Amino acid sequence: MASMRRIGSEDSKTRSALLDAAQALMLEEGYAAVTSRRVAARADLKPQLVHYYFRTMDDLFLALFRRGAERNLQRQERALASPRPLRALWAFSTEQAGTALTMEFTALANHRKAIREEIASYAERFRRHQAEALPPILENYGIDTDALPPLALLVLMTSVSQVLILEDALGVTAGHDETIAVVERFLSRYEGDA
Amino acid sequence: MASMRRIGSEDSKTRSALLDAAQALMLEEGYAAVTSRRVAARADLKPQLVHYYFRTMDDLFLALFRRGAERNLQRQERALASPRPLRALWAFSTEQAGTALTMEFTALANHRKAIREEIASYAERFRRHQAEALPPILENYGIDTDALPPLALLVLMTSVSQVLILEDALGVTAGHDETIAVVERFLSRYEGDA
DNA sequence: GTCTATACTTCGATAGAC
DNA sequence: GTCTATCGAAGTATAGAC
Repeated sequence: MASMRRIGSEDSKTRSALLDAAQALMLEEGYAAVTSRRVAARADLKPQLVHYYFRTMDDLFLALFRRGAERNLQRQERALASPRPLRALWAFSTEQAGTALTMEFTALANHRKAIREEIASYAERFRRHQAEALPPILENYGIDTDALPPLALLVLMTSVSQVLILEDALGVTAGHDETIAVVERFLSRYEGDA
Repeated sequence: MASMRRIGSEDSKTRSALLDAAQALMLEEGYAAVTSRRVAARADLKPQLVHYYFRTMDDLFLALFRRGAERNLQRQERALASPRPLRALWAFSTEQAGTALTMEFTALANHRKAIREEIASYAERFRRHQAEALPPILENYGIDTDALPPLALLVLMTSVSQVLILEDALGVTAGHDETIAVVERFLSRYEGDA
């Protein structure tokens, strides 16, 4: 027995504006700032519209996450297929906005079950995707995949980029230059200078 | 002119109970669940006591953060002074509870300025501390600190441990075993098997 | 198909009695 | 050191008018 409540269409311009507002708020002030009232105010709309288009706040978060996830998967595919895939992956994962949003969703997932499941399934899909494309690339570079398995390299790269971005946002930068230099040296060894 | 409002003493048992309750809530449901009413309910006390002891919620968060930070600094000092400092650091940074709390505070910092400043200054202190203790250790092991500067090693280790813990909490584990194996091999090389 | 009016809950914080 | 009483602001969500 589904609810009789009506819901706004997916291609509504108002709906997109609400998602844009929610994303901006999340980046600037964290997920807790994403409330129906504040999202609406940011988009110059009435708070009730949020519930018309998304019913609950969880639905809004899910819609926002999916919109970004789709784009990320496509961009990653392009990165892996590019002439210098390791550099492309590194550039992609050190982008401020995307990673900051991901971190915010991860924090949110800690206490919203519906969101946690969605993020987990996306993350597995994301990594499996990488895991399939990377082995031939590393072998082609002559990297010893026993000493450094493709998945380990991925976890290392994404870990470092995420923490660097996170700390940057806080204003903590000690050790960053040294770490980036180590990564750069590794990348240059196989794919030439930046 | 400071307010005339009274404030509870720092060594009060009630005050500690409130901090314990706040910490538990933060770990279980995220910082957004840490409200004066819920903290009090969890500690079986009246909500107004929160304001008596901490005045504002920001003050409560700061007190909670400082309590943990002090303990962390002391534990890190012991780890660095132990016979196998790298292993001790790794064990320390892969502990679930501490890292989860840190993540939650980092997310919180996004929209509470007072907290962001406190966390940033603590993080810098924490890393400077490590930066002073580590160089002689690495040189003693014969590690080439040009190829791998001490601070870079620290950023690498803490990045990996944080992301592993974070993903574990989400239920994402692809690549974790491979990554841990790489770290273990590195640690074993200089400080023997676990 | 789109928005308004409105109900109800929870929040942080204070004043003042005990 | 703790409790009663209470404010105003902000939160989610639904019913129904246009």
